[in-house]
Amino acid sequence: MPELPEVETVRVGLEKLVKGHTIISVEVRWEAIVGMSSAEFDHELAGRTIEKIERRGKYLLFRLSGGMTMISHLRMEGAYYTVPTGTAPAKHDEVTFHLDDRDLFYRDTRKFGRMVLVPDEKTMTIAGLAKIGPEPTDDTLTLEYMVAEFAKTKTYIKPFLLDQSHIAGLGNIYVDETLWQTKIHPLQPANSISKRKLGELRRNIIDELARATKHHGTTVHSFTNAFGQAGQFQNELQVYGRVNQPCERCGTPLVKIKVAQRGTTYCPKCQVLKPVK
DNA sequence: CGAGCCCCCTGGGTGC
DNA sequence: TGCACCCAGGGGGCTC
Repeated sequence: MPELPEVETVRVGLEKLVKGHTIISVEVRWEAIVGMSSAEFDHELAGRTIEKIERRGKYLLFRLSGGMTMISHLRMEGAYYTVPTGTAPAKHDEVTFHLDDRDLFYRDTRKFGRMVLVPDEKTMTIAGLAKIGPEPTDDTLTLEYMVAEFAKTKTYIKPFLLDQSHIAGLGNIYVDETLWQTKIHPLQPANSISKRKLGELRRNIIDELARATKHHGTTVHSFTNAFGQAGQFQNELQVYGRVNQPCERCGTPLVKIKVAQRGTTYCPKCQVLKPVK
């Protein structure tokens, strides 16, 4: 599932392949993805040039000529890839962007992904982006912010970190990984974590996402970046997908539970629930 | 207003 | 072999 490192990998690939190219026409075969008819979507986009592709959290921002932005969220399995002009779409290729020199396909097996068109200046007003938290980098995610933000609620740390309004870009995989690294139990209330521990968590989140991005992200299930460059970070994961396997720190078999409807893998010995004062 | 739950989807895996 | 069922899960939107 694309989280920040995977989306960034897609962004870099798109910049190489479609930046500077013009959209001739568009066909949509599953209209819920774009929220309008195929004809309307085509009408809005035909003739515009893709000036650059930016990213905020897990959102891709296609900056188009004429002051329009196409916001694209891949959700679970969305993927972009380019093919020679006129290539027939396969079963789950739901959107075709006919560009001036090739076609850009959007594939989405489970049809969860969404594309939204807005004037550039309205980009940060759409649901999801309006309340998005800081990017997990040294400059943008400060310890002072984390201390204040985490103190606001006793929500379990796991769903707290999955909520993009607190910190942008984390998903199920990297939350499990960074909680394991920091030795925090997934059910620990956010406001019960010490400043020292938050400092460690911050360091691990920033470093883990940077490291995963460097490896072109994690390839699980059907996700690939579709640019002939599958991510390699799945080989680096220490808890996700490793239920019943020994903890790499202490050897205890990893346990899997449900937290807020999400599969959650952790080490019952390293990640102990601390009493709340 | 925050927390919890449902829903959107399909393919892969499992049990009978 | 086939069928019914469950699970994977980001995030919008709903209810309480």
